[in-house]
Amino acid sequence: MFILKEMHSSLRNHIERVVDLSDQEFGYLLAHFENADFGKGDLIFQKGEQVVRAYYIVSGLVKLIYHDENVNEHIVSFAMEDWWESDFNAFFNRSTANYTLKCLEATKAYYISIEGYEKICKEMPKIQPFWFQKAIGGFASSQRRILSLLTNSPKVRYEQFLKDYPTLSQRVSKTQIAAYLGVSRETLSRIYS
Amino acid sequence: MFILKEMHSSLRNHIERVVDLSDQEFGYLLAHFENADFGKGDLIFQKGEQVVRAYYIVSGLVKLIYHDENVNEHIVSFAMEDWWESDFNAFFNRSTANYTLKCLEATKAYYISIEGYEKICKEMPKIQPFWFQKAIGGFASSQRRILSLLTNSPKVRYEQFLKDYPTLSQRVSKTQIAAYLGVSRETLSRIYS
DNA sequence: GACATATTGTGATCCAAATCACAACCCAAC
DNA sequence: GTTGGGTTGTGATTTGGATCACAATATGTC
Repeated sequence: MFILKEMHSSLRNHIERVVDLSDQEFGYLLAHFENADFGKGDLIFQKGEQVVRAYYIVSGLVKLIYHDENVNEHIVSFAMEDWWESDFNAFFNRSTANYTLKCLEATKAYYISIEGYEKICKEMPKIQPFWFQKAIGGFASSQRRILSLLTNSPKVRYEQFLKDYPTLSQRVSKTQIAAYLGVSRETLSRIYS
Repeated sequence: MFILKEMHSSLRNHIERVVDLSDQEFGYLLAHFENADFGKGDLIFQKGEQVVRAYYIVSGLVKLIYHDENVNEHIVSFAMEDWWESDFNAFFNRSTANYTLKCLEATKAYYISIEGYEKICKEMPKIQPFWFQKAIGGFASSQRRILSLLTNSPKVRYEQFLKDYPTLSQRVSKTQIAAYLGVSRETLSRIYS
């Protein structure tokens, strides 16, 4: 089990990869976070709900999913240790979720409210580049995924996935990976057998 | 033709959709931009080059493209009036381009250097939410495009494209639209005939 | 105007991936 | 243990879209 001190240092290291923080500064930031515990299968938020929190995953694994009109499930993204997750568009624009966030494993996370986010940005502007970096990183990796969908065969996409996310690929079922790659479960199975 | 005054008000209106500016503040910002003129077919930058500028399109139309190993061209994005374009990942991380930026029409643009960007962020922090909004918007629309690729048939993707970008779809060739949607030119043609 | 170059439509063929269908698991819960 | 849900492999069949091929228009451009 994770003790609070370990959770703190996880978040602190994460932020300090972009901006340096004094103990005092980190303490100030931390005061704006709360932590939450979810069980496997829990829904953190659902499509249509107001998205008021952004989550930093300390341990565990979640998926952000979209259901089309035929109720097929498509995976927008996975998030595990040291990743942020939310419906960021809804979060930053204070609107309702287009997606659903669901736990694939029991998950511990920090979260911040949109008010908390705005407060720390105002009171401690040096944090802003951190969020900006995250946004740019997310944008760039989405563009890479678009290109992968446009250019690569399912086989190549799968190999790239294994290479890019070696740990993740051990922890999620093939069915989930198929939903992420945009292939049917069956073709994915045939790719490597 | 565009006179400078019109170009100014275009950029100013664009920024003021996110943050309000006094005449003085806008003047300060403007001093960090330069403008450039490109002809149809010009390459603004190419894969492998250092990306030192981000462009705000005042008039015209450009495409950001990726060439796979078989030299097939895939379209990362289009950009026309009132849009920003660059290889943003390369720009903000001061690295080299993964993509090539090419003009589909004669294009007038403002551009800012990465140094200019960092200077105005430091000297005028109130501009930061503007960039952040752009980044979030780009991220969200990439996620939507990923989902469209995962869930929709070429026909639906095309209809969505016409609906989302009515002006753009009049100005780009079907071949280009096909490369953006990830379908062959021929199937796209058959979709609506 | 005339020549060269892109852009589109359309037919014919082929193939990769979806879909349907079922059996063999692996575990987690009672 | 056993019951039941989720996960995988694999076969048979179908199909949507790619690919190849060529003709008909545009669109320049000298």
